[in-house]
Formats: sequence, C-alpha cells, structure tokens
Amino acid sequence: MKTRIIKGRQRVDMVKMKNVRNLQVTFSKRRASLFKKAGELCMLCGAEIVIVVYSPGDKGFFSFGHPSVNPLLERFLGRNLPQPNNDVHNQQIVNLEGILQMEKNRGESLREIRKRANGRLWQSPMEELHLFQLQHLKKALEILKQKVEKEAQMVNNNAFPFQTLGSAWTPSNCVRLTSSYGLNVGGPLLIGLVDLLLP
Amino acid sequence: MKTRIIKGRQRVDMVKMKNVRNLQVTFSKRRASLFKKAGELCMLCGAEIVIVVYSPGDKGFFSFGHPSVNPLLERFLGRNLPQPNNDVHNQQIVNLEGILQMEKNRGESLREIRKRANGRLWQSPMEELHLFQLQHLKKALEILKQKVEKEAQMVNNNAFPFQTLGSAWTPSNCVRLTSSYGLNVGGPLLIGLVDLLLP
DNA sequence: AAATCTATATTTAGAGC
DNA sequence: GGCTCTAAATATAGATT
Repeated sequence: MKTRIIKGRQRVDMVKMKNVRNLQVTFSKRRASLFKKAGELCMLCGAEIVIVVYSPGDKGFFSFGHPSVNPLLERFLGRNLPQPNNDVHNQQIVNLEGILQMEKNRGESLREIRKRANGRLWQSPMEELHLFQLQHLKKALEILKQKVEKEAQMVNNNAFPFQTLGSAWTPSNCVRLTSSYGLNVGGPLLIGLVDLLLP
Repeated sequence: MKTRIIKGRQRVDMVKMKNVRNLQVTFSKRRASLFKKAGELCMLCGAEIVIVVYSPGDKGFFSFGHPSVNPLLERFLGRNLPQPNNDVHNQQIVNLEGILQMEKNRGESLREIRKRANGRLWQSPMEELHLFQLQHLKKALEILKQKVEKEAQMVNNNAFPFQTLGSAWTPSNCVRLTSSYGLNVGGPLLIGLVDLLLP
C-alpha cells in the first residue's frame, strides 16, 4: 500500500516549516524575490531603491541598490560620507560574458524599439510611458556596465572585491568567483529588464 | 450590441501601462508589496532589513526598517553616526488604538501558544522553529511598542514628527495625521505577523 | 484619490534528485 | 547546497464605483 507522492505546494502555513534547512532555503528564495521585486519597481516606475538585508544571526548580509548603494544612503542620511569600500557588498553571482552578451543583445533591441517609436513619438500616453521606462532601462544598463567594468578591473588588479560576499547561507558561492562577478544591482534588475523587453 | 465587460487582469505586459496615473498606482501598490515581503522575511527568518525607496523624480521617499533604520545603516556603513532626525521617515499610517488593541490581543495569543508549547518544549524541529519565529515576533512587537510610544510622546509634546511623510504619490495621507501615527516598520510587519498568528 | 473586485501572472514550500 | 518541478497561495493591472 503506497502513499501517494504529492508534488508542489500544498496547503501550507508559512510558519510551519519543517526544519532549519527549509528555513535557510526560504531565506534565500525570498531574499532573491525581494531583490527582484525591487528591481522591477526601479525599472517600471523609475524609483531608486536601497536594500540591506542582514541574515539571521547576523552571519552575513546582502545589499541591493539602484543606481548604487552609497550615494542613495548618503542622500538618505543627509550628509556627505567619505567612500568606504562598501560598493562591493555583493550578493548576486552573474557570468560576465553572459552579462555583456545580454547587454549587447538588449542594446540592439532597444535601438530598434526606439527607431520604431520615433516615427510617432509621444503620440499616446502609452508610448510616452514606454519610452519613459526605456530611458530607465538604458540608464540602468549604463550603470550596470560601469559596475561590471569596475569589478573586472579590480579583479585584474588582483584586488579581491568579495570580502563580504560570503553569507551563512551561501558559502559555496565562493568557489564560482574565479570566472564570475558579484553584482550589487545588475543581476536581478538586468534579468527583469531583459525579461520585459525580450520575452 | 454590448461589448463584454472584462474584469480583472488580462494578458498584460508590465511595460504597457496606459497612463501616468496607472504608473503612480503601480508604484504605490508595488512599494507596499515590497515592504510587506520584507516584513515577512524579517519575521519568518529573523532577518534584519532596511529599505529606502525614492519615488520617481525624487519627489519623496519611503523607508522600511526592522528593527530600525539608522542602527542598521550604521552597521552597514561600519561607523558611528550622530543621530539625525531620520527616525521619522515614515510611510505607513496606522491607527494607534488599533495597534495597541492588536498588540494586546496578540500578546495574549502569544502567551497561550507559549504555555501550550512549554509542555513539550523543543521536542521537534518544527516546534523549535515555531518558537524561534515566535521569539522574533515578540521582539518585533516590543520594538513596535517602543516606536508607538515614542511617536505618541512626540505628538503630545507638539513636535510634529512627520516632516518626511508626504510623498508625491500620497499627499492626502496627511489629513489623517490627527488621530494616526506613522510607523516605519510597524504597519506591514505587524499586519503580517498578526496574519500569521491569528488567521 | 482610494477601495474593491477579479482574471491572470507570479511566487513559493516542499519533494525529488 | 543547488536545481527542477508543481500545486497552492499571493500579487497585481485594470476596471468599476
């Protein structure tokens, strides 16, 4: 007599996770979703967002910032702060070649869309908004490119910029660093943007 | 001949919002959801989170922080900062009586749950986790209570702590301030917590 | 401007690998 | 620890009031 194997989420109370491993998985999944949502809000509405997440027990932290963390925090705190080496509080591991290729592809799409739109520019509110969001996309990609180039240069100079990457929940990510780059915003934001433009 | 009225969300590209008003509505809705998700992550996993959102065009900003914004930012920036009057960057309007009543109700529930759990404390990983999360709930509520009391005292002293409440998208909230209190974390976090414990 | 409604879209906890 | 899959839960854009 075999019990039926039930896949997928059943009627679940969020509170009733079965074990610590599940809690860690939940933390990672939800953190990723939070950052993705933040990236969507940036792109969709032109908002600027900073998020800092300290993992349970303060064993590590993750940050999200668009266009970047420190200037926004400075604005929030209402003063000028000297630049500590905090720009490299990274959480997303993204392949550099993949990013640059995506940037290229999307850059071309963007030009095409802009070219098409130019014929009847600003005719409808929808197109106006569409272009508004495209401008944010373009800006976001320029920021991303700068970040990638900066990180690449740091790696070339043998300055290892990932002091704060490790987290209690994702230590094994470190093994991928040789050919990968941590990006503060790029990952979730870029992915969201590409998803929007290249469905 | 009547066209069928279609309610609800149809097949929609996020990018194709029809007008500026919809963009503003989207900004508000998604910002609220983002803060709600952050609150869930805090309670569920014991994480500590700061979020700062600048509205499109930098016309206002909103912040979320648990347990509070500035100490977490100080930790992030790795230095001690003098305390500017930034604790009152509020975005949620919550009725004070409602909060205190909810706190009371939930405090009683919490005690009952704890009493029941004490009989077979730490027996299963699930109960262990459950209590882990209850501890975070309790801590969150203590923090919330402190904030409410602090804000209440400021209002009694006729120091109006809502300089930064106004946002380009929600100016009309200001009219509710006479009998309401802006809370940085309390609103979404508390509501999420109460939803979890008192379904 | 805000609240409510609702048909879709997205998220997500858990299972299995 | 991460990846894929899935059903249930949640989010959400637009319409309506």
